[in-house]
Amino acid sequence: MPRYNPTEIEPKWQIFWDENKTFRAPEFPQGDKLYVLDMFPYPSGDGLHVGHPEGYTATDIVCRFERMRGKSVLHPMGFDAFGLPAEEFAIKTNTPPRESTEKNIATFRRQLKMLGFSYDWDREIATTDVDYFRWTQWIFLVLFDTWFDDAQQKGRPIRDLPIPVDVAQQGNRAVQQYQDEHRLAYQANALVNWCPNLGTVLANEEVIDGRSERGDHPVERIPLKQWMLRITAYGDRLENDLVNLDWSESIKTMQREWIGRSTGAEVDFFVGQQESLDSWEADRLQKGFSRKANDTVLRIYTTRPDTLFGATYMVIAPEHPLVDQLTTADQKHAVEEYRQLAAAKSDRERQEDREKTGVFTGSYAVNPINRTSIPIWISDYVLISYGTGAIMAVPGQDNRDWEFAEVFGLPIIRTVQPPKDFEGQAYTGDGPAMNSDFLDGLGVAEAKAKTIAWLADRGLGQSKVNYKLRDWLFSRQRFWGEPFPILHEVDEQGQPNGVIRAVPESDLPVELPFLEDYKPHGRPEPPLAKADDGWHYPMLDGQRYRRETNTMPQWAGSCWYYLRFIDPKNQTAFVDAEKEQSWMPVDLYVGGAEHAVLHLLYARFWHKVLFDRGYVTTREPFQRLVNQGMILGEMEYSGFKLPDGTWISASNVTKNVDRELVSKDHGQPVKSVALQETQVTKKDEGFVLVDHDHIRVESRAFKMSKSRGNVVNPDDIVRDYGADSLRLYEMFMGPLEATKPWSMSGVDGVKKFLDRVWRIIVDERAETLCLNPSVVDTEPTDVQKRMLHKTIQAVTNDVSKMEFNTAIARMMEFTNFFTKEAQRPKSILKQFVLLLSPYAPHICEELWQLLGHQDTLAYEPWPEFDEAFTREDSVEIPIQINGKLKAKIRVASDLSKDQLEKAAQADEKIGALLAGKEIVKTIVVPGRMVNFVIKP
RNA sequence: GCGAGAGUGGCGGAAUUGGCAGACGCGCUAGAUUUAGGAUCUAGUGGCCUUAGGUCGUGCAGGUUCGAUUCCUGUCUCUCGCACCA
Repeated sequence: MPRYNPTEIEPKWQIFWDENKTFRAPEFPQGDKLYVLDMFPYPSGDGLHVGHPEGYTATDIVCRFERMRGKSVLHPMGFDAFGLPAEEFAIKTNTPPRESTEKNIATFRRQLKMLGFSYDWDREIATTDVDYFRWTQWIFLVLFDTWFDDAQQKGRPIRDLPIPVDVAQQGNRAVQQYQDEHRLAYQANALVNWCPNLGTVLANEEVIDGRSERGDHPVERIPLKQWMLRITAYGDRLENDLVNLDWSESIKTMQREWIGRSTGAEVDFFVGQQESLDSWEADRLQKGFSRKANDTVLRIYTTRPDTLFGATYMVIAPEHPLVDQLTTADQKHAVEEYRQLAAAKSDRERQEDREKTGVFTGSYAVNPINRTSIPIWISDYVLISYGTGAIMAVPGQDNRDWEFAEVFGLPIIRTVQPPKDFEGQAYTGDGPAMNSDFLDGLGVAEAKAKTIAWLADRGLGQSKVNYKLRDWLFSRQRFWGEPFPILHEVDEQGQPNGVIRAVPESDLPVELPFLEDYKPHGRPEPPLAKADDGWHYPMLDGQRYRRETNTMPQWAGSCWYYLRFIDPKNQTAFVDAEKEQSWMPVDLYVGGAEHAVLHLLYARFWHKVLFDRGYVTTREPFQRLVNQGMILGEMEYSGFKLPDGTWISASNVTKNVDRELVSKDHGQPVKSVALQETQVTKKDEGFVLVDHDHIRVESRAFKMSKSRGNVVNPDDIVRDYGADSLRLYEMFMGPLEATKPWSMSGVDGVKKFLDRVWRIIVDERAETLCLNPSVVDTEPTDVQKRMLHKTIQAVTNDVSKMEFNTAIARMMEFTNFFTKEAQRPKSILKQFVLLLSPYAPHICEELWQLLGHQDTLAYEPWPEFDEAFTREDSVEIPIQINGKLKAKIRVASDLSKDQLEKAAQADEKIGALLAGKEIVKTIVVPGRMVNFVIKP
């Protein structure tokens, strides 16, 4: 079998690596450590997607490369197996989730092994392993046991939480309640995103445009008591610590925007009885700004306290607690109607409907800065979940307020002087203050500071930081997740009395109960509530409890898996402290950009809590992050036809509101027709039909999807081309971070490259596997040596920069060169096999063996290049006249400036062109080029 | 609308302290070899002009420079993210 046959050699080496535990990582690093992590996959029922091996191959190349350079490499893999996708698949296939999950994991494991990744499989974990989620529950208890000390900006044990005297006086129960309110894991009755189709609530981050990110189902807002994690407490640190991370700016920006820190002020507007205004002001002057707003004030948040003189009305959200109190009898009907309308609107409808609507409450608030009385309105453009759910409206300096004011004819006062040529409506830029009494003339920044100081002096306001980031809704009403290690104390009747406690550490894990029926039923009671009483109502210390029946969201397990990989079998701790210290942080983390906010923010948050509590030693978990780009389906050409069968140009096709294709001019329905490459041709800037060259067609690649039928299955590629070809192709397609279309003929191309590599070493015509007769034990020629050293140099540089596509191109050049060489020195080929091995490990192990080695090449030293050998003795120099290329000369590469200029002038053609002309200037860059500037 | 990134042959892409545009691969053309080949090897392959040669050419329009894919200004298109966050 002298032909290159991946189906034979690939399994052979996979078994070899497995049996010899070639890629087992040491318990502790020896010498320099490198922790390289892939985002572990959700083992869905569809198996591996070609997108997975993209990032996985990239990290595998880095790992194999660094091992050969002597680093201790930790490169683990596992499965994120809890959560909706796994559970939905279980329901669809009517199997218990654990069973279907294990089956899916087996498929994924087989597929990953088939691709020859150098994982330490002894460290494999699944988030669904009881032995794993035991520690997920343990970390939850750490969160439960922690409060955030604002002064120290640090999470601390709950026992250290200072209890205010008035609370302490009310007894134990009150103290406990006070503590519960301050824990990082707490229960809250809040408006949540309830998705009836999925049968669970969702985090804000999981809702896109009012629909579930997974499955695209409608989401409603209903009030429910839910577990929340106080991620907002860490907002500043999550933002500030981004600075020192080697992440792309775009991901950092996305996180910053998601956190959405803004600075401004909280201001209280008096809404009590007019006659008590004086006494209220006197009280505030004496006692200062109150910790909580009572019902005599409307507390607002603004980022523009400088515009306070321009506040002409107030707006509160329809869900604001003071709505009833502020609504006068006259307005009651209208307000009630508006509230119901707003409540009935889904988030999606609210977002689509941007026309400002609202209702006057009938009452007025007093502007603290000038005692003006201004009307209070209700509108859904103010969100209850941000700030205080109430705003002061300053139409002169805010576009939204301007629009509202125009609709309802409310007054507009400019308090910032717009520039002379300003033609817009609200002016939001900088400028001198006007109509603002003691602020007049000040710039925005100064005016802000002065206003805040003025308010603070009188106890009417204070500076305040707000975040778009909301606390993390952490409970789900599904079966397939980690149970909460929480117990609710119950009374004689079995009803919870509001007292909660943690399951003792020694009683962990809390396992999932067996349930006959675990399917969601469209109501918010979790399925775990159907468990038998033995699970549901445990006794502890003589007290009867009801177990928490919510489960944790899918993100929980992935928040800390990188720590467990360091010490996956530890039975006494989530990770051994010493091991954690020697392997952390993750040096390189590669995964899809779809996790830019959710997973990466959540994991960072947990990590910081563990850091504060002394369980980990690094501030951040992932030092360097690289996002692989998406792989699209093959390029497709589409033409468009009207109902009567006539073609129309792609430029004349658009989508209507229902997302259907219609013609731009008459709105007729349009059908998209898939075209063959032979039916289209290039014309001007795009493609047209061959038969009708005035009809433009669309050419683009689409995201792979089952419905489009353009999904590429890695199993098929490995069967037809081999794993090495798949790996190589995915790296050769283009830059790792770019979005790029799949091309089957491209896979064919890299397969041919491997065929050539095989043939320069193996004798294809022999009966048995033996070296090609041209492979000889001779001293390489200078040219051959230069080829090798230049290749080593280029490949080494490229892999450090993770520019794998160009590294492969260089190795192709090497192969093309040696295909033509009649004598191929063995020493050179050995070095080349080592260079290629991180990319195509199976074929290289096979060739390495054939070249006379017994053991794996995985720990062979990485080839070194000698700068001296990479230099060419002669070089081709372009000669320009007035910047236009006129001739090329070949000269010694070390020619001096003067010599090069003389050589250029000596060239026959250049001499002729320069004859009789006046040379104004000559630019000579030794080793690069010569340019003569002459008078025309 | 706001923010980020990207526009280079028929296609994927290469080239940056500014210095030969199109490396490498696909596709295509021709030749060799083969019973045959969708195998292999060799050569060619940006457009236009009639060849030698010339000329244009990195989304578009300008600018800086001896020289611009690279720097600057404006503009268009696409992709991604955010989207009433006061």
